[in-house]
Amino acid sequence: MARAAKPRENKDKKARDLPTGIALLWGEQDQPARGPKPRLTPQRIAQAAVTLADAEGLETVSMNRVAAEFGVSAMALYRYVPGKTELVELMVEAVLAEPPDLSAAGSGWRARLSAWAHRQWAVYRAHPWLLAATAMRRQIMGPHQLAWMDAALAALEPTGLTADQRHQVFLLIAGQVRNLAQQRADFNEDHNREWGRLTSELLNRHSDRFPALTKAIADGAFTSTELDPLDFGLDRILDGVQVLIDRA
Amino acid sequence: MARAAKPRENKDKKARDLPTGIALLWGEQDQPARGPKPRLTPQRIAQAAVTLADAEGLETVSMNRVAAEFGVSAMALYRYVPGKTELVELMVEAVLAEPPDLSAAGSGWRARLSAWAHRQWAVYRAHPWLLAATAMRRQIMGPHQLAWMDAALAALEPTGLTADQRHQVFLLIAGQVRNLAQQRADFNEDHNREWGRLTSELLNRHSDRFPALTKAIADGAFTSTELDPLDFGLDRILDGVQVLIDRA
DNA sequence: CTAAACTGTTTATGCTCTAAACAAGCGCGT
DNA sequence: ACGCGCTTGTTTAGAGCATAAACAGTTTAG
Repeated sequence: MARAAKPRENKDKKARDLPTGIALLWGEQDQPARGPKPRLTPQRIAQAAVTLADAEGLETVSMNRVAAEFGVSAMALYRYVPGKTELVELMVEAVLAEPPDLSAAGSGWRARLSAWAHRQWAVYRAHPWLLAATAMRRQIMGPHQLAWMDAALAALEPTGLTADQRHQVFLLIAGQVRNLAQQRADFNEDHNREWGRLTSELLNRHSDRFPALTKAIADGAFTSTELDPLDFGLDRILDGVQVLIDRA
Repeated sequence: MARAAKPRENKDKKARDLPTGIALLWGEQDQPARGPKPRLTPQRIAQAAVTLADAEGLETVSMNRVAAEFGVSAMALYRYVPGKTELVELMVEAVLAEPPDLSAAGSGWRARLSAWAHRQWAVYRAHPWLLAATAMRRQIMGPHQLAWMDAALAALEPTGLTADQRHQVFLLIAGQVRNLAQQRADFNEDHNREWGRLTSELLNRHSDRFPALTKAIADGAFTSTELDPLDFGLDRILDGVQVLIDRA
């Protein structure tokens, strides 16, 4: 019952603090006049956390560790950030920076969406922890996230699709990039090799249970580097969208 | 330095235990003869954890909490499961159960893949924590996971696509289901409404910064229930795959 | 019947986030 | 000019987490 009470209180707290988090994200914080000059800002904290996550992974980003980066105690950070959730949200915002300018990518909706996906993919590659960071429940979106979304939706406007369809297509493209990041997240070279070795050993012993998989592997489905995963998926999806547009 | 040493040791340990985890997943455990009869099995533990996660979310699945379900101490579980990572892996396996029989779904590759996606989606809906569980680095795949994969690949065999292409299409479909789960994970009714309210308020104040987004929302992109998200994305992808097949 | 193997418990370590109480810095209003 | 009070940063503390290590108790093989 104490167990039940604690989370409830926590959730309520979080709901109350949501505007605080938004104010942070949108930079609508009014600075105080009375006290000592603050040594930090939410942005500087987020930036340090980003650098740390880039170098050593998101799991090493703890309040303690980030605070140590500034030579202050962990609790000092709570003067600038309501909690870790919000800090991560700020990290995401920091990394998304300004939205891409897609006008240079050509004039067609397809070229622009493709460019959008490639830029987003570049962000994921530069900051692999972004996947885990956005996987936590993320209720609010910062201006940079919305700007990215806006850029993609803008590219879709000349297609003649309905607003609903444009939205769904956006989700589809964003999802494709995200999935690629997901697939790549776990895969470093050594580890991948080890996984392949174990899996193929298991498959040898159970090949009758997984005929299609066994066949696909025998034909080199997992080792080939012919297809670029991002473009392959993207091309399928965009082809599918093209079909939808033509049909209307 | 102590900090650096600990994780290293941890990683090595995990690498050594990987075969243990595999043995667990594949049920290749030989039971002991000498000691007292074990009161639990890895499967029963995983099942209890699944029930718990279904009811109260993955975050409440702690060794302590699961152990309490059996009236034993937390450490008792470690006699059956190497660690929490492996427990989660077992939970995933448990929930994936037997692979779907797609032969009832019709004979075409498209109908079968669609059926596959819908069944997988049903699993995600029944066990929302599955998303978070498979988001952690998941190096090994259990027989049930491979069976699902095999079913999808089998559906793709009559298409005449290369093994590499079949693999990529599989990833595309699986990703689409996963993304949908991701989108839905955070969204409960109240929460969604609150998010919409705040976002539209922000957009009102910054509508010039996000013209395409503002327009899309005005046209009801986020409130309409016309399109079924799963089928919309699926149809686009499958249309795109059809184009690829036709071209070959 | 003894010894080995196995199960489950207790104890302890180190990590996490964050609440609460406190000391010290700084400027506004009087 | 000066003190009140807001603000910052620290220390202390608590609740939870995974899990290592040492130990007690149970069962069966030799």
